[in-house]
Amino acid sequence: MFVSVRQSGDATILHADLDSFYASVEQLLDPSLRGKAIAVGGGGVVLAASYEAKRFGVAGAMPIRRAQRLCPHLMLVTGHFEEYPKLADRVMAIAADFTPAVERISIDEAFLDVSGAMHLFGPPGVIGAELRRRVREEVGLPISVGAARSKHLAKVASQVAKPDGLIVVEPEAERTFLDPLPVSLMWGVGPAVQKYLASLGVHTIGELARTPSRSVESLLGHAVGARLNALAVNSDPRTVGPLPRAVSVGSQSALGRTLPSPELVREVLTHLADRVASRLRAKHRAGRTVTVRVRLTEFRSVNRSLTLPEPIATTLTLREVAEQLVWRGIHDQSEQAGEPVEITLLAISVSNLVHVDAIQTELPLDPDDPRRPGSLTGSVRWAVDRSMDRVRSRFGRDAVGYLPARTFAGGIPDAYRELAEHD
DNA sequence: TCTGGGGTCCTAGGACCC
DNA sequence: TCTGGGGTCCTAGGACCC
Repeated sequence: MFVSVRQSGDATILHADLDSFYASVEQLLDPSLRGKAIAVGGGGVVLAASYEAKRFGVAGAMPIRRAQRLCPHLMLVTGHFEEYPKLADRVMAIAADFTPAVERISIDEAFLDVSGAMHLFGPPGVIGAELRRRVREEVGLPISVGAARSKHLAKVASQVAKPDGLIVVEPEAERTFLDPLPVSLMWGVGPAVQKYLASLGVHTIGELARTPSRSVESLLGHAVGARLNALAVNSDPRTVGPLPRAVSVGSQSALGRTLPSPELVREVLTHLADRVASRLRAKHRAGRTVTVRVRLTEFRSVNRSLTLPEPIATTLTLREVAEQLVWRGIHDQSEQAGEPVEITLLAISVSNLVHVDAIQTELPLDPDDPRRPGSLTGSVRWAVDRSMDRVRSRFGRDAVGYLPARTFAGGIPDAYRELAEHD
């Protein structure tokens, strides 16, 4: 009789990660940018920087002004955002040539389980090298690969391998590999956790492994503590498979600093609700929980959410619920501050998602009390939205829309963007 | 010279039910 | 009458990831 025992002793999990993806694509498309310090900008921040720019300290999510101070000869380029998914898809197709067990976790990175592919292609190190060679030759992009026994460790290895490298962590070498690395390389360790660990004198993964997990858990909570411990003792997940379906759909828009007027809030929310609701309908989904976020100055923010009795996916209903929630948040904050507050961003997100059939109509809601089913507006609105979706699929997104919706350029209303720039 | 847009997950308190 | 414990849902805030 055969007993199937999962081979967990080998470094058969690969993490493949395209290097500075957006920036590398720009250098691929425009050869004059190769070897230069470039950054792809968007909304005032750096979305991706080439390694030539990273050497000067330029990093993702950094305000462009600051990046330019660090690297005065930085070349700022506008992204070719239509090209990114196409090129990334070609890379993922190459990965799928090696194994069907590919778990794509973002546009530019994926896990591969190659345990079933070794009899065809050789050991993980050979597969990783061949994957890198093919991506470089067939697509023209640099990609780094890490291989190890677990997903987390493979991801750490690919980060260490960057730029344009390959690292295989054999099981017997795991501790030697991990111990000297900074804790910030671990998945889930951001600035806050890093700061807390530093206060305990913990800077490396080795030091973390020797720290009693109780003391870490008591301040960071069970989940973070357990996650850190899992890597320290090498017991984190090994299963590579498809990602679960999305649990929320949202959209946000930065506004610059502004005192919220009813007109502004309505216009922005109409635009956001339209984006969110049409994406929900395109996915044949609807959601019961509406969450709004109002960002204030100094990056503080307020969230307000409401769970409805039935899922919604119509633009106007979503906007009405969001509008009430946004004003609740703003009023709460103003009351607390004792004066009107300025806001810098509005966001809408819908969660608690369910699948809906294309023909199913939304439960009508009473606009005065969204928790209570009321008039016939719901089904009428659903029908209007479906027609709008059809018109847009034929004539384009701008062919038809709700008013009053603020016109956006690059995600930021022009007037407010100019205002922000003068600051 | 304050910072985009899309997400996931966790925690904690309160309400409510059994 | 008083009391305890467990589970689930909702809401708000926060950390983190790409």
